[in-house]
Amino acid sequence: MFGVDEHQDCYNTTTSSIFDLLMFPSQQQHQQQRFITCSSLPESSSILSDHLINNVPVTPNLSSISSSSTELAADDYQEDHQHKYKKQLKPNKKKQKGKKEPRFAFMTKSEVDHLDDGFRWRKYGQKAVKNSPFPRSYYRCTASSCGVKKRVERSIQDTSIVVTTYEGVHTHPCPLTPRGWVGVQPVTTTYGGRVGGGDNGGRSHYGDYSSSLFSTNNSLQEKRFWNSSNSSLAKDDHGLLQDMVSSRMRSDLIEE
DNA sequence: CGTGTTTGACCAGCGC
DNA sequence: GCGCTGGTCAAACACG
Repeated sequence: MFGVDEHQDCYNTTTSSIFDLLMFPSQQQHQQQRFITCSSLPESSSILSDHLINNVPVTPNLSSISSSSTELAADDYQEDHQHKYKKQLKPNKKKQKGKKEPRFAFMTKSEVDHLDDGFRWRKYGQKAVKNSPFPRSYYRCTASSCGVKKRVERSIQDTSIVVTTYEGVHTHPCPLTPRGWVGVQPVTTTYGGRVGGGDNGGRSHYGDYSSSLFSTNNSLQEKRFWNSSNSSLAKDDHGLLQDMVSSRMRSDLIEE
């Protein structure tokens, strides 16, 4: 259990949807659909968790991994989000239980916590994770109309693995990668120790990182995994994903 | 000055 | 009901 096993929606290893969804929303309506489908699984199936951990090696180029996304649940989400984000202190800070945003997680072998995905993220919180020496950071997309969130935490089993969980979908094009970012940026991450205490229960916050637009990977060798109880992603699938990603990127370059 | 981070506090859900 | 925990807020702060 890498700490992300609770609420992620299901994804098929073969869908390749993650990258598609993240990278080419406008061109991937059908993929969006799939996404929606995933996210709209019956609430009753509370265990929607087949986590998405792809075994795709991440080259720096892949930093565009999550460019813009769909408009899908955005309506719902935005409404909900904007509601509480702006000054709704007392009443119901939390999201309605019934409303689940499309969510997926992936694990990345990386030294940096905050993997670049082409979007601008604003950190809005950080928490110590139970049974883990590493904090979990919370980010929101800085686009005003976009309520996408993501959580970043390190696996306690393999501290070289960063677990990133996206929640929601971007309702705007990627600000930095109109058609897919293929550049590389150096990392600015600093990994600090514990710097602060939290509130009750020993939950504490850490100052650990710098999130910025392109704080991606020094680690040339990031790896994405499928995490889930059956963490075995067929090799074919791995290859498929890799191919898919690389071909995507190629076509993207061409488009540029 | 605008943008993003830090961090203590608050709130709600959940399990016992 | 209570305590624990995850998620979020927002003021203060840092930085370019």
